[in-house]
Amino acid sequence: MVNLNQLRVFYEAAKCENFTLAAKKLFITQPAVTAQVRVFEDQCSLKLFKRKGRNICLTDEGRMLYNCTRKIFEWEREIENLIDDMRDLKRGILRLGVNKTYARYFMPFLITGFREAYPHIKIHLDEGSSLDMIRSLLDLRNELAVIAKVGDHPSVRFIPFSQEEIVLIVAPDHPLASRKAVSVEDLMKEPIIMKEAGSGTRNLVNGLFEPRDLTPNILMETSNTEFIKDLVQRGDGISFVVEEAVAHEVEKRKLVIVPLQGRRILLDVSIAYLEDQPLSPAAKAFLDILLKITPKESSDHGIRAIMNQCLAQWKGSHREQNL
Amino acid sequence: MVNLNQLRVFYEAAKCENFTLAAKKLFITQPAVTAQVRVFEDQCSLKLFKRKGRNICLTDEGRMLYNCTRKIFEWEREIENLIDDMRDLKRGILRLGVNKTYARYFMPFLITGFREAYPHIKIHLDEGSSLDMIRSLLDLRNELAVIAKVGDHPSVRFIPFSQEEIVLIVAPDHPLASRKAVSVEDLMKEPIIMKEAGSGTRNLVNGLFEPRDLTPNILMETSNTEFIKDLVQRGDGISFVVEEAVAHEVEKRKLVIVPLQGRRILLDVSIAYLEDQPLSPAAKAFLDILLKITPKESSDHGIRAIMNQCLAQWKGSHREQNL
DNA sequence: AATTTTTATAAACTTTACTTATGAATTGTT
DNA sequence: AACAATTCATAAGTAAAGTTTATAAAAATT
Repeated sequence: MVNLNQLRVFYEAAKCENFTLAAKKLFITQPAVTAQVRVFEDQCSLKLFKRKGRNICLTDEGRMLYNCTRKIFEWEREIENLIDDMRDLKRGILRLGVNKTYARYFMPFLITGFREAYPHIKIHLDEGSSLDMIRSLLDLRNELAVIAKVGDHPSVRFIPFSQEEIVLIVAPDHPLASRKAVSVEDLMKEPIIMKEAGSGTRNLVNGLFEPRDLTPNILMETSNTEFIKDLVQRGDGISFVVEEAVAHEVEKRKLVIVPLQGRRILLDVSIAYLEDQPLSPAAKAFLDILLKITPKESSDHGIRAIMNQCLAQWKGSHREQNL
Repeated sequence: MVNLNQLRVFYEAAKCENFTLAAKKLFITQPAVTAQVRVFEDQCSLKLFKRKGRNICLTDEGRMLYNCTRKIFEWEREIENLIDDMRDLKRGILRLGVNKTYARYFMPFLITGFREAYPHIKIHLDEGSSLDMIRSLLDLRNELAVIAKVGDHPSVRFIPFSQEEIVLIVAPDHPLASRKAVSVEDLMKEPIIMKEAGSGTRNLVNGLFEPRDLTPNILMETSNTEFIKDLVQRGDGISFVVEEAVAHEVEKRKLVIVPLQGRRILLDVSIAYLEDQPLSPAAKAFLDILLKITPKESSDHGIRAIMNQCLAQWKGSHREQNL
């Protein structure tokens, strides 16, 4: 095992072929160089320098060693660059877990801002149910998650981010489509297409039936919102989804939202991360961005409101950058 | 500037993903590993490890750094090998200066033994006059020289190696060819082909004329013994050369040696090296071989005797090696 | 010959790295 | 579920390594 401190002194001395100059470059005094080189030579049992008048020069052994040693310090430069880049967020990875609805409809928007600010950070976007994503945090597969808050967990910190409205959707020609409002009991005979267990939406919808000891007629369970929308459109059943996810279809009259009697279902979307685990620079940066755009007043703003609010801000900050 | 000691601890810890094991491999205690990693992380301003239960694992940053760091320690292995090889004479350079006659006629023989013992050492054989070779020692271009002793030099150590007889050669049909012996005065009318100034032979031949205030009739000066032999053979002149260099031609009666009246000219061949400059392992090894074959009694053995004496020894030592 | 430059040496000091002892958290075992 | 074993963390003291200051010696320059 080579003493790399001695090797560095040798390297610099060999490069300069002058101990005094090498000392200056290493920010130490000349006797320190002499001493380190001597100890190094002793440990190698090799003469590496020979005196030439009042100067020194490399022996054949010293020269061969120097040529090899240079590689080490070339790689040291690489390492220094890497460290600087990682610290300055010019290199790194952001491991983000999001539930599928968010991934599909809002993540592109949320990530745009991050990518603009830190274009060199690789983003690993992991999709799954809210429960899956919490598990991924605990397994250290992801550092941050943007998910529905499904029950507390001791070591996971949840920060409320937005509230999404869950709406009942039916086909335009469905008997319920024209109703001003429906009760939970009205839905018992309807075949329902459910989001998968573990998802925030499913949790809330379950909460609709359970208190009344009702068991909904579940036609199918899936995590794929696109698939749900298709089935409902074809009249195979009704479903509950995040409003924002069907905004387009509702506008085009392909799906109809039927209000629930007397209540709205709000999905609390939170930012989640491990309390005790320190965040990487990339995760910290992304969290900062999310916190900055989190609405201050706890009104029932959904992501659409946040998006609109941000679009102006983005433009502003974008200008600043170009100044 | 990265602290390479800390980097080594990080590297080993990252490789093991276990501080306790890394400590064992580094022959230090576990708290030392913890401490070094902590200091290193602080200096990078980066978290490199995350705790996972009672174990640790790398963060993304740590992993990126580890991948880069490995290169450094791969090169460290190279360096260790190089140092070992150089120490064990498996790699290295022998820089040897010899005068031309020696280079041409005896060096192949002297070097064979060395090459057998140290087949991986590169040999730089530098030819020139004895004076040139001494200069090459002082300039540190060569470490050892096998040359005629031409005057003392304060910092050069001369070790007598052999004595070569310098003989007067003439063409077989030359008037002097049949003489039992000739005096120096007999040579004054003959055109003489001289070895170049600075050579040991030239020095001795000069010493033949100078005490008597005679100026020889120099037809030509050259350092090339082959050329001298050709010219003498063709009857263009006479010359003085090392006996061994014309042994072949004399045997074939192409040249004739004419004894000098009352005296023999002996060229002291010495091994020379700088007194104060330490020798490289390769030079030391070669010197050892030369000293071993140097005749103990100061008789006038030439290189031929040494060669013959060695041939038996070589065979013996060669056997030993194969045992 | 005097001055400057450069490496070498020695002693004192400073910093760094390491050890010992112990604690806290977690996992596996009885 | 209690206990033992494993692993990292922390703190205080110690040892080793590296560095500085001061000075000498050798060689080159003026």
